[in-house]
Parts: sequence; C-alpha cells; structure tokens
Amino acid sequence: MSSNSPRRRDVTVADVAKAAQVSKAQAARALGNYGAVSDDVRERVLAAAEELSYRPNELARSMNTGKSHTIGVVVGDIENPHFGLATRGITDIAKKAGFNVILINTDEDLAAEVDAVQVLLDKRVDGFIVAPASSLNTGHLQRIQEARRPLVLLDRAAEGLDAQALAVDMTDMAYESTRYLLGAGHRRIAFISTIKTDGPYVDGMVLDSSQITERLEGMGRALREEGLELSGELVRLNAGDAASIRNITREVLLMPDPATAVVASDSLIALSVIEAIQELGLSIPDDVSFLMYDDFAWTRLTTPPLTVIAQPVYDMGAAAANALIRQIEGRKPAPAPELAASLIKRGSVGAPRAVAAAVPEG
Amino acid sequence: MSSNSPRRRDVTVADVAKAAQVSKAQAARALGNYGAVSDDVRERVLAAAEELSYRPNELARSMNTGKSHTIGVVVGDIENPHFGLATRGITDIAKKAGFNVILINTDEDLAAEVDAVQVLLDKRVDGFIVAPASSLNTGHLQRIQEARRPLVLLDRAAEGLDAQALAVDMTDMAYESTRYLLGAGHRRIAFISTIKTDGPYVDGMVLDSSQITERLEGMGRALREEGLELSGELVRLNAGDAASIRNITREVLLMPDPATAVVASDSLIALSVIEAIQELGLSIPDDVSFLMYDDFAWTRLTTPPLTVIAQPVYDMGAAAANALIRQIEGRKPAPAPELAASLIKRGSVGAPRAVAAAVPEG
DNA sequence: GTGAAAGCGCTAACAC
DNA sequence: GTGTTAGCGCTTTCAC
Repeated sequence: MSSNSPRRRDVTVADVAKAAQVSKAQAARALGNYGAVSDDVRERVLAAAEELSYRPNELARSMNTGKSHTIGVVVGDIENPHFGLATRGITDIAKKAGFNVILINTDEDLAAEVDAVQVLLDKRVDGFIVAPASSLNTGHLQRIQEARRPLVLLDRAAEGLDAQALAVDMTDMAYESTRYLLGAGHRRIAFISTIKTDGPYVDGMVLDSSQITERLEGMGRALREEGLELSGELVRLNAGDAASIRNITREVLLMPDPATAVVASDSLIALSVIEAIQELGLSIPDDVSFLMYDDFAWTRLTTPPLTVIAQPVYDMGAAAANALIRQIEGRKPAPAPELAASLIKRGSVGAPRAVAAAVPEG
Repeated sequence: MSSNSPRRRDVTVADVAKAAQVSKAQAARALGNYGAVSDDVRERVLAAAEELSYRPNELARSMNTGKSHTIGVVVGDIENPHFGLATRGITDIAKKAGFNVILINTDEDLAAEVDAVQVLLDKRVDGFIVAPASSLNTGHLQRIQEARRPLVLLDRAAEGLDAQALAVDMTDMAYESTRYLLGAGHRRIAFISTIKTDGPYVDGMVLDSSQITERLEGMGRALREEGLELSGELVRLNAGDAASIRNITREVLLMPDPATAVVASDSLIALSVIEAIQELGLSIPDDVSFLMYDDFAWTRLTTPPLTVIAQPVYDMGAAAANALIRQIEGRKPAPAPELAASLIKRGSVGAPRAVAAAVPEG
C-alpha cells in the first residue's frame, strides 16, 4: 500500500535508506547509480524509493557535484521570431543532452544583460549562451570566463573575449545582395536598423553590433566598387519603435534624391517599413524595391512576395547549444559549422523607376 | 588591492567572515541582509565581500530556504509566435518580481510534458506555468499540486485540477465570428486545426484541447441557429505539417460542395492554408473567404489584409505570471483579468461566389 | 560492498 | 548584536 497521506517534508535518501534497511550511503549510491552496490541492495533501495515515491532533490545534488545541468540563455527579445527560432534550436539540443534552459530576456538593454549574467552566475549554471547586446562592452562576459564557466556567443560576435561565436557571417552576403541591387540599377539604397547609436551614421563609424558592422561592410564594399558610398542620409540607425521606423521610411523615400531601394535589417523593421511604403501609396517593386534580412513564411504571402536574405537561424541556435555542451563536458570543440546566408530572389526587387526601361532585372 | 589570482574554489561567507573578522553568522546576516547586524559589522563585511568579490551561491541559499526564485514554464512550441509572445509576457513580469524562468518546450507531446514537469519538480522550482498539451490527461499536473507547488495554466484549461487557467475564452468570439461568416452568406465553413485526434471529427466528439472545444462550441451554436451543423467533412483536425495542411485545404476547396470560407486555427496553419489557396489559383475573398485566429503584424501586409480574431496573448502570459507569483508569495489571488478576443475585420472575408450579388457584406 | 562521517555554502535556531 | 551549533539533502572520502 502506498502511503498517500500528504506529508510536509519531502522524502529523502535517509528515508529510503531506513525503509530499505541499508546505510544512507548505500541508498544514495543505488539511487544516483554511482559507486559499488550489490544487486540485492540496489533492488531493495529502488523498491523502497518507488514505494515512498522518492524523488531526488536536484538542488542538493547540484550543490555537491557543482553541476546543475542547466544552461543560461540570454537574448535580446524572445518575441522576435529570429530569437524564437534560435531558442527552439537551443532547447531542442539541450533537452536531447539532458540540459535545461534558463531563459532571460534583456530587451537589448546592456544593463539588463549584465544583470542577467550575474543572476545566472549566482545560480551556478553550467554554461552560457548569450546574444550580446553590445559587441564592445563585454566586461560582464569576461567575468563569465574568469569564473571558468563555458560561454558561447549567439548571433553576434564580441570583442575582448576568447569565445566561440555562432553567427552567420554576413559580410559576403551583404556584399552580394548589394551588388544585386546595384545590378538592378539602384544607386540610392537605404538601410534601416534598430541598432542604437549616439548620433547619425557617418562612414567608418564604430558600431556596437558585429552583425550591423558586417552588413554595412559588405554593403559599403559593393557601393564603393561603383563609386558610391555609405552615408548617414541613407544608412538609418536607431529605428526603435514602429513610429520611428515609419518616419525614417518616409524620410528616405520623400527626400529630394530619394532612395529607390530599401533594405530592412530584420523582420520586425520590415513590417513597419512595408506598411509605411503602402501608406505612401507606393508600390513594390515598381516605385521602390525592398529587401529584408531573415526569411519567414509570411514573406512569401505578400504581394509581391519578398526578396530576402535567409539565415539558418534554427541551426545557429542548435550549433550554439552543441558547442556549449561540448565545452561543458570537456570534449574537444567541434569544427565550426557552416552557417551560410543566402539571397532568395522573389518579387520585391525591380529596376528603379528612372532606369526601368534601360536595365533588365538581374 | 584586489586579489586577481585565479583560484579554484569560489569565495564563501566563511572567507568573507574571516576577512572581516566576524563570525560566519554575522557575515551571512550582513550579506543576506536579514537578522540583526550592527552598522560597523555590516560595513566591514560588505567591504570584505567587495574586496574578495564574493558572490552568494544561490543554490546553497535555495537549499535551506526552500525557495529557488525560479518558475518553470512548459509550452508546446516556443517557435510559434503565439507562445513567443506569451513567454515574453511571462518573463517580463517574472523579472520584475525577481523570478527567473526555466523554459521547456514539449512540441505538444504529452510524454515530453510529463517529463518536463518531473524535471522541474526535481529542480524544486517555486511554481509552474504550463500550457497543457492535453486538457484531459492531467495526472502529471495533479502531481504538481500534490507536491504543494503553485500551478497556473496558460492558454488552455485542463480537467481534474483546481488550478487557475489564464486563457482567452473563445466560445463567444467563435460564435460571433461564425455569425459574421454566415451573415456574409457562407453556408460551407471549414475549420482547420493541428489538434491530434484518433479519427476524423464527428459532432459532439470529446476533444483533448479546451481551446478547440470552445471554438467548435461557439461555431456549432451559430451554425445550428441557421439549421446547419458541424461535420467531419469541414471540421478538419490533425493538420500536422505544411504538407498535410495543404492537402486538407485542397480537399475542402475542391470537394463537390466545397467550402466557401475557411477558418485557420492559428497563424502557422494560416500560412500553409493561404499558400494552398494561392496555389489553386483562387483569390481571397472573391473565390474563398478566409479567417484566422491570432493577429500578427504580417496579417496586415497580405493582399488583401486578413480578417482575424485577435487575442491578448502578451497579456495572457503576463497575467499567468502575475497569478502564479501571487500564489507563490501566498497573497490572495487577484481577480481574473479580462482576456477578451476581438474580431478584426479586414479584407479577407467577402460573400461567397454563388450569392455574391444577393448578400451585402457585413 | 558497505557504512560512518565529513563536507558542499548557506540559513536558522539557540544561547549569551 | 553576536557567535556557536545544527541542519538542508545530497555526494564523497575513508576505513573496514
């Protein structure tokens, strides 16, 4: 008969040991299956455990093993499908390896990230996966390493750190896609990103995000090959909320020498940019061409379907989890996986109005 | 001078106590600020802690307080924006209250959910928020309550449990929206959902999901008022992956007496349904009307913009976290918040072809 | 194989 | 206010 009388205290190894008439040590060994235990003892202990519906206290276990089987994941915004998908990649791999995930959202706020790292450090997680809000300000990440805890970067790189970064290298793809736009005849290409800076963009400016740095680098290279360059007029950062994205879109599209193509740095920005374009009564791609980073299912449903730069986001998350877990388990680091972006040409890029007749689409 | 020599062992209260020349107890009191400590002692302890860069071991702390300041969140699919947004609501509130979140993804698999609950129970989380994969099979959830741990349900209700469920009551909205469709002249309305069942739908069938049950209840009521009824022909469950959703869509649209309107049970289904419709060369809403649950930004960007049933998903997550935390802290439960859905009429519902001329759009 | 006893780092009585 | 002494529930020496 199982004792279903609701008790206050949890049943512990001591209880099981008593019931099985063995020492606490033997019970613990059988339960945690380590050390040497005779079949007879193991059976009795397991039976007693079952009978008492014993459950190990993982907290206590973690305390003396030093392993919590938990990894800390720190991202900017779980609501953003980009991170939602990456997180899915992480949790899938983690679960398979027997690790749990503590997820902290920082809203891309550095102070919140510093805090998150501290909390996780105090909680003694076995390792960290963080998508750093800043690629420059990394003291808190260094502290992770000083505490000798494995750390892997997600989605962006960071300086002053000897940590593996699982991110898609965007420089080449940014270059390619800009060439594609140039090839279609565009000379005025706007780039809109949420990244926060102190002032408007100026060429060569040092940015806080490796992702944006790479994109502008590739874009700049392609531009310069055509005798053009990046300017604060068309490279528009600090596009925070929907309203500011809308304003920026209007500005670049209504200025004297307006942009004929606009590139949205992520799917959230894209949504507001497209709305603003529609609101202006402009049509894609006849009046303005559009290109965005990240490929989500809905981009195929718009009219026209959108041309996008696809990134293997799920794989990136999975790779990060894999890399981290290898590190935690002290295995040799795996070779960095291919995390390549690709340009998916659908219908949102065309020739600019002025040269529409002259230049055939790529 | 701070000792930067990298040591193996973490610095503990004992170390701080020694450095501050006080007892371990006093150091602990000052550090954890509880009990009575003189200003002098407090200062010395804090200074020593700073000097040694002491950090509390939350694991140890949790062990004797019994509180981990961590809540377990179990959802079906974090990659689904619906849960992504709800999770954001949860983490925002949790963080504000000083709680961390361990997130487990079950892929809507009951066995995985049972497992997740056990793991979280063993980890001694302070409370649970779970979006139950099954509204019927709830033994594992009962075990949470037997262990005297707070539990709050998210997004769907569950039987055999005395737990607060933070979910949008869809019955009325399902009724209203069906009436809207009926009012537009539709008599053949398809409903497509991923929910798994043993066989095809038959009227009055007991379903495993309270959400779908409510929706069909509201829909059925409206239908019956017009002398119609729910049938397995048009209520299509088990729409698992993109391919099966596509097939189902084709079936209901190509059958002898085809559906003139289709309702998608969530945004993921919606994407595949719309693609299938486009693939058939049909136009929305001229050839077929479309309605979906959940309002995401992209639904405004399609041509035409989609008519949707919006749910306050973020608020639902936030409310769940709030309710749980109140329970954890032993405060009296807050009054259940309003979590109302609303029908947002955009352009995807029109009159069916046959009666297009006769019935004006609602 | 087994058991007694000593930790892990902290909080919580309990005396003084 | 302060220090001493027990724990929390487990793992881990270390003898036997």
